[in-house]
Amino acid sequence: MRMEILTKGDNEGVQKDIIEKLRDLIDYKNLEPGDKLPSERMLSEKFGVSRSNVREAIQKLEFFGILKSKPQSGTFIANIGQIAMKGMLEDILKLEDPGFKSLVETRILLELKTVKLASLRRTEEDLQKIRETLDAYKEKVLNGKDAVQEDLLFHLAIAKASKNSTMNTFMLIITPEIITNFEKYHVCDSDQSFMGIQEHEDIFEAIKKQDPQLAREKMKVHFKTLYQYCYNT
Amino acid sequence: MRMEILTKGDNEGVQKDIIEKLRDLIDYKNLEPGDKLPSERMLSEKFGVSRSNVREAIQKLEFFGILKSKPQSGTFIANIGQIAMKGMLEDILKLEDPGFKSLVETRILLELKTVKLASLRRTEEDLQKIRETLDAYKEKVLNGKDAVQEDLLFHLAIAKASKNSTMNTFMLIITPEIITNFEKYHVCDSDQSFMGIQEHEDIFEAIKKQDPQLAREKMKVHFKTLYQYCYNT
DNA sequence: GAATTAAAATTGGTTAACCAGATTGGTTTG
DNA sequence: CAAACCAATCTGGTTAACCAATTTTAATTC
Repeated sequence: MRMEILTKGDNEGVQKDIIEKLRDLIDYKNLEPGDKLPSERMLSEKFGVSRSNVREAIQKLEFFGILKSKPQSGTFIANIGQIAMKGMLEDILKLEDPGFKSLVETRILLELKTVKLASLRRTEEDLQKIRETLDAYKEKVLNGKDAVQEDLLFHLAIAKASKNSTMNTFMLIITPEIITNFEKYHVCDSDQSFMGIQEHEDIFEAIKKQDPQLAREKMKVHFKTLYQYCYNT
Repeated sequence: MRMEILTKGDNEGVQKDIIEKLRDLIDYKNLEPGDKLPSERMLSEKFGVSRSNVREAIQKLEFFGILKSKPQSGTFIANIGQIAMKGMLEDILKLEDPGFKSLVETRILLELKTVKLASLRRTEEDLQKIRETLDAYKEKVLNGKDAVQEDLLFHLAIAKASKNSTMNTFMLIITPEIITNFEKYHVCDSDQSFMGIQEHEDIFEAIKKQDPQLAREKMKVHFKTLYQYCYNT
């Protein structure tokens, strides 16, 4: 499931229907956090869908922290408060698919932070890993080859060095969609990559020097070039 | 599944084992993006696990955009390039559970951005929704009640008004864990909430005036109070 | 009548059989 | 020889039966 599963689900709306019915049930029965939901069997019968579909919907709500399944016991509403739970349910149902702009905006935000954190927190091992991805990138570019993947691995290595697991996870979630869109819109073709080498080197040097402000500046420059290439063609 | 599923999986490591085996298989068979994976049945037999476990592992990798299942056809490696795919697989296997610090850091980063975007992009309807959550928050606080949930719904309403679906999704993902940790560490108990009212009002006014810089400043003030309360007790 | 224990029912998880649509290979047909 | 066709096969998805752990209920004991 790509990111779309957060909105569409596997079956193009079936999950959404089930979540809506679950919300109605919670409202109708006035279920509160900590309460037990009816069993999967009862829900599948009540909603007229398969038990697997019910399970998938429950898993999705578990992912968002609203439900919690206990083996051989039942599915419970998480202890996040009734109002928060209901508000979040509504928000989840209204989630839209992220467009390219949304992804790029978020990526830039995340990376301007991860590069600062990486400057402060990177170990020597992190630094070496980043260096390796940078060398792989350089080799590809100097041989005139496409290096979009190596580019992104460099950025992911920085995210990992930031020591912030949440941001690292989020970067991993959006990266494949970024790649897909880059290839779709032919961003990052060969010629601008030569500039990219120096930009990457600058970022690496700033992280090595443990200068967060400089690192952020260099990352900003890097994204500016990307942006220009992206929107001026 | 809470956020931990991104690292642990449902069965505390079974999924991780399967993903490692999938990685080895991809290496061994030298599978490239676009190639078809062996069928779920074959994989479950080859790995000595149930087909459901294989399906869950595949779903997880679909979520991260590395695989793509086509009904009645097969599971394929996404077109994100072989190097990116392999690098991401390694990163996913190494993901750690996010601690409280990681969550708060990410939340602040996201919200300082969403509040700026909301200032620029909010419709009248968005504004009204934000107002409603603020009023609900005020009422609770003025009655001396706990208002953590209403607080967070206010922030989620801003995220929604930012019109950035990715950031909105990420906010929804981290919110339940934030709530859980807040209650765990007794952050945000009643007395500081009175300050919170004015801070929320200030943020609301900035969004209403469509002044992104002011909105960001007021949000920063809001988080500073939170931080102080959080770490000085 | 209260505490203890055992058995019956209920639960999420697992397994295996089944389904409809897609794929494939060989055959037929022009 | 190529294109069209069809049936056998393979696919992810679905369904239903099954499992072991848990929870509830009822019986037993003091």
